[in-house]
Amino acid sequence: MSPRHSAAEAAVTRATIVDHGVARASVEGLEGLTIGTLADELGLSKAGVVGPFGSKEALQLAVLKRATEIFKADVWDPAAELPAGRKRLAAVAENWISHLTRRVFPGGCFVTTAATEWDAREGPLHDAVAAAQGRWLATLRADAEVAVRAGELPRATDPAQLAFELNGVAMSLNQMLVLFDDKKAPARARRAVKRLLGPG
Amino acid sequence: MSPRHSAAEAAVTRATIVDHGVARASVEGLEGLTIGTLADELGLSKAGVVGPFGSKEALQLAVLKRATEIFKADVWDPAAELPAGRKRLAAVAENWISHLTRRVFPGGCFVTTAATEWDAREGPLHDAVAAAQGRWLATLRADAEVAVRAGELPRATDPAQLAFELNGVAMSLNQMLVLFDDKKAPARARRAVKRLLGPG
DNA sequence: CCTACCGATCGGTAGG
DNA sequence: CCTACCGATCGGTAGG
Repeated sequence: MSPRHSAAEAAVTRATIVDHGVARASVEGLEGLTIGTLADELGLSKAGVVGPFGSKEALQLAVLKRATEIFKADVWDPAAELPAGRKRLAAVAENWISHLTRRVFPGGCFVTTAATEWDAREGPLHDAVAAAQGRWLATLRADAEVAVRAGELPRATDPAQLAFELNGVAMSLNQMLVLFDDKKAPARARRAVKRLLGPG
Repeated sequence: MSPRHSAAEAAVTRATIVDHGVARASVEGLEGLTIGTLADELGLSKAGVVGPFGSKEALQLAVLKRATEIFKADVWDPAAELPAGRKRLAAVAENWISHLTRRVFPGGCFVTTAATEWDAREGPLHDAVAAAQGRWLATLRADAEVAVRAGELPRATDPAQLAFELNGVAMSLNQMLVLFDDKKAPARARRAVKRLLGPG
């Protein structure tokens, strides 16, 4: 704890640590975060970094949670006011492509990096990453269901299949951008989305 | 070096280390490999593990190379005799889906894990991973080009676009299998491939 | 391929 | 939120 400072100051310190952790972890992975490196870069002691969280794992969970909030604010929230259905799904897909193309996280899609890092392990990090990704896929599926029921997509469309394929387009785009810096990749992603959702 | 043993024995030791490293790195990542853990699990000393390679990085590069050989033998080689074109591309896609579904690497697609781990960093590992993934995408594109020229795919098909989308299907499949153990994912992947390549 | 060892860094804690 | 410290482990080496 930090008895020499107010709760508000402590919250700022905590947020600073988390934000810096998000940027680093998107590049180095959540396991690549180290308390000592964060402390050096932020001009804090190691005790000052780990104190507000209690453990490295709790810090990693806080970093993951913040990253999902940033993603939601950038990709979902601008489209949230639209009525559910095909048009909202298309708007979300475009926001998603834009999010990845702008490299909001320096290391690319945060949840993809975290999911690939933790998918085959057990523990709280695995569970938190799986929950975050599962919620996102369910969100996509829900709008796809509405779109199919409303006749905005072919009746034979399987909403889970559509979410599966949209996710694949985003993952491939992310890899082309981060691994190869491929400038043509956003156009390819848009073309793939158009094939899945139709024009407009 | 190991002056007390023959070159053949040394090669076996080296291969044992690499094979074990492949299995571990598919779960923990290439950076998650540690010389001490490998030594314990193989009943070797740390010097015995690192000696044949000279450094951890050289060991990581050897592990990555071995993983790409296993992938090629499992996914590409069984289809290599077929004439280039749409049918071979479909056979390779089916082998790829089978490869991921059988969990040949316990942590899922090795190159995807390595690419996500190293995509935003610099150095020999980044370069080796990018080269491996680039070769694979070029292989897919080459067969797509032949297929388009032969009229086996619509003339408007962009071969690079097709490789981009096939890659996305495989990445999404890999995530569904490893993160969620989703038994429906292989069928979804096959359906997506059929939409991209046509039936048969 | 082993023993014995090196300096550096890891996550974390006691006490203020 | 800091100093000072803990045992464990990191990659790697000398010498046999």
